[in-house]
Amino acid sequence: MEHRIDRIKKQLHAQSYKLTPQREATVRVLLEREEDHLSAEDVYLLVKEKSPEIGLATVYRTLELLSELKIVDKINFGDGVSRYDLRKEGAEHFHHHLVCIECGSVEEIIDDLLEDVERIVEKDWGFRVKDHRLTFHGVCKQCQDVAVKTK
Amino acid sequence: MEHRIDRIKKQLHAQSYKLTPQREATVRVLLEREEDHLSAEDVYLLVKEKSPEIGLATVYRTLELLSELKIVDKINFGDGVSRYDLRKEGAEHFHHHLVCIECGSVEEIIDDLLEDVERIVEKDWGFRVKDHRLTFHGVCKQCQDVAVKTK
DNA sequence: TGTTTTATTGATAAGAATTATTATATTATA
DNA sequence: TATAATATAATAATTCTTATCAATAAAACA
Repeated sequence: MEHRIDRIKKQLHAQSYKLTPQREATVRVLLEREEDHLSAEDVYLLVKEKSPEIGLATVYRTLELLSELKIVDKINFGDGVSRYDLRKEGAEHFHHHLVCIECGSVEEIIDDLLEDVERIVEKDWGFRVKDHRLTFHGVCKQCQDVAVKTK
Repeated sequence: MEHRIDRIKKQLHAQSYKLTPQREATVRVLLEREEDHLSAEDVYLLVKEKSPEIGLATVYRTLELLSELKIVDKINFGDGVSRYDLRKEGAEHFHHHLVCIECGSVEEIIDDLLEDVERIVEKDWGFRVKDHRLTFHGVCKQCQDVAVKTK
């Protein structure tokens, strides 16, 4: 944890931003809840538990900043709010998501499954790929099992 | 054009919705600007040119309805507005996008490049894929050419 | 056909998410 | 330490979208 905070601190410094206490508190929440996909409001409420004096606008600003520096990815699952997701350490690409249309759960896939596809895009469309985002919508294993049982 | 309107009319009727003049006007705009990725506001302004009496709420309602019936896909490129994109005729899946980070242009890829990837997801994660959305971020051909010239 | 029900619409209010503003506080720098 | 630059909290303002509601149009039915 401390190691990753340090890394992020350096990334900020490299662009002459400071890791203020508020920013650190925000990053800590993101690290602690790495598996989740928190909205700005979610992050705000969690940060507030430990740093009650923080303001919502600061959280928004911090998330925006982290997003610009590619420390977090801003994603949107179509529910009206942006969600913020830490990049895996050293990950060059965004990771993928499996969104269950039954229960709404979101699983992550870290594997880069798109190397072949990217090659095709670069070759056939002349498009130089820098990043990608891939989301599958469908039914997760749990919901499939439930469906079988209740038959 | 008329053929596609007819098809959409049938899809609406199948769910006992009517193709009202307002809905038809909205669909016509979507068909005319099929290559674009219009926001609700964009659609509203374009529909208004030919049917000045239409209300913004009706356009939102129509787009929502078309979205539910999978006639259009509601997409989000992270600029704060939802955009609406007609599905290609008979397309089972969402098509993909190439978003240029230099000029902001959005190209479409109709090919289903993900068959292999979907097989892996179904097999390794037990996730039954119903749909997917894939967006590549990078530099389009035009911007690459410009970059070379201005060197 | 006339009447009743239902669906749809337009105008606008309400809501939610996000951004802008402003005064204050903190930090860095001369 | 004084001064300038950054960052912050509180909150106002904005933007996008949805809900409400009265009016209208269409459909169903007697």
